Amino acid sequence: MIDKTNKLFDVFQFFTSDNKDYLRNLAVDNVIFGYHEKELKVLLVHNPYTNPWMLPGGYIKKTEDVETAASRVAQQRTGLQDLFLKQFKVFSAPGRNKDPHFTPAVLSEITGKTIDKNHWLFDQIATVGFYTLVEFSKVSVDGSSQEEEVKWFDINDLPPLLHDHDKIITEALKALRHHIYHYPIGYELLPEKFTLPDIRILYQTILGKEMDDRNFARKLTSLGIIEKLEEIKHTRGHRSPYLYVFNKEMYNQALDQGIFFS
Amino acid sequence: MIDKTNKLFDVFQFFTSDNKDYLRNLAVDNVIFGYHEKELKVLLVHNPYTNPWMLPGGYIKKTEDVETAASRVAQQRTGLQDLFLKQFKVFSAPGRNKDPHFTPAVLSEITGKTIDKNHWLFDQIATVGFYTLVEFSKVSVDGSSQEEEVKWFDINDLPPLLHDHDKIITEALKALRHHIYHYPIGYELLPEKFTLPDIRILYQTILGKEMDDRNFARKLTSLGIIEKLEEIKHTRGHRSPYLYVFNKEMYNQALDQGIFFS
DNA sequence: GCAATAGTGTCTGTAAGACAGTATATT
DNA sequence: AATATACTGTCTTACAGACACTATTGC
Repeated sequence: MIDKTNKLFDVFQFFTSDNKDYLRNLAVDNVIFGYHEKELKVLLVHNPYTNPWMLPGGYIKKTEDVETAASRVAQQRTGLQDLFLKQFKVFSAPGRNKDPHFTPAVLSEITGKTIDKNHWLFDQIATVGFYTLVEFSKVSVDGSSQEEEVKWFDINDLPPLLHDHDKIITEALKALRHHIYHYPIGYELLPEKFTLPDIRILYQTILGKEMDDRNFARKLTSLGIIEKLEEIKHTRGHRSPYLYVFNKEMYNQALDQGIFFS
Repeated sequence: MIDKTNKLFDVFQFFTSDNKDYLRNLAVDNVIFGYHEKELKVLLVHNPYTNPWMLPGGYIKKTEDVETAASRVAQQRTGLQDLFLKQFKVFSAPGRNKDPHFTPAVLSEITGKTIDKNHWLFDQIATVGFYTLVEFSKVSVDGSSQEEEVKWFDINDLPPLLHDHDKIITEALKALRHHIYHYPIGYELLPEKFTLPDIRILYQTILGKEMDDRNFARKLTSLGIIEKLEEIKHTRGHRSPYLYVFNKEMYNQALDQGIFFS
């Protein structure tokens, strides 16, 4: 017997509404990549009363476009504002949002209401996939004040995921890697001042391969998108590296025109 | 007074159905590019009883994904089969499918039925944009047997278009140009045997700029994606060009790995 | 001195970009 | 001969890719 006084019931208050202000068969899901300690992370959310982890996502109001919905959802769930969210693919395989553990019968029992088997919640839903890159330290992962837990996972060590969210993450990573080969990255992921090893390891982490440090530095400096400072970041036990900053003008120009990274 | 015996009425038989087998707030639109006489064309359709030309598009069944829907729509409207349709963007601006000439009142008058102002037809609809490239000669543009007229338009000489279809075409062209810089094209657009000027002018037409004939030939042959035949295509008034074919293996490899065209 | 990491210079091969002259066909 | 288009070769320069040694810091 399910306890109707728990918070799950509140969640389903929304589910059992008619949802008429939202697009019916379309949603958004955000793959939020963060970089930390030489590892590429993905931000996932977890409703403490249901099982699989999932991407931060949600429905789209009829008065907003999908980009706005993706931003809104990201902010609601993670507190992140003004993200550069990039649309990369629509996921629409028939039955992609079917879940054998979540049926009209189960919902009826939980809510005590009669649930139509054609209820919108069990209808086919396509989702627009977005990805973004964030500086890890900007995100305060503190889900305790909300009904949902929010947590970073290593890209290579993901938990079981809801529906086809594993596939969405795989495709997002593919799109991100395509992006990195043709446009500069790092501005959203690194602190204002960073070292050459910092940015090189970031590239290596995302691309999943080693890069020659000399050729890498030459490439970025000759494009003019990073500039060396006279400052040094003090480390211990070995030589301390110089600090660099992005030249935003050249960086934006490279974003516009595209570059070629091999 | 509107004549209810005309074919427009048949079209609206569909519109006034409940449409329950289709996703409610999502559709697909195809930008079908064709190449002919050094001009880049776009295939548009026209319902003879309503005014603006529009992209071939349609609704998505709940039992199919968006790619299948786009293929189905392309085949229904144009007879084209097995197209490589590439998803490039979702268009979802609020009100994008509003049309001041097409309202519940107008529809009521035409059909003689009472039309709810919340009818799905007037609801917000997002659309997934696809583009494709086809060999012009493969398409028989013969709309006389159908209720809709189908016609090629020069990319630089488009008629007024329905909703935001002009924007969809602009974005499709942008996506196509991005594609051509990173992957080979031509296989779907040129006849089996073609000349060097043929393929160079195709590139020039899509990119909208001149390219050096010597460097262009060197690039494609050194990549191994085209091969010279001993045959000659006989022309008049000047030297006749050699014929070339694609090396499909190298072509596919270039599609997989990506190339760089400057 | 040793360990650990940062930083820099050079060579070589390849490919891009610029460019001009010869070949073929028609009138 | 004149015209129109096709075809090809060379030079220069820039960049990618490979590679090895020196510098700094702490122990």
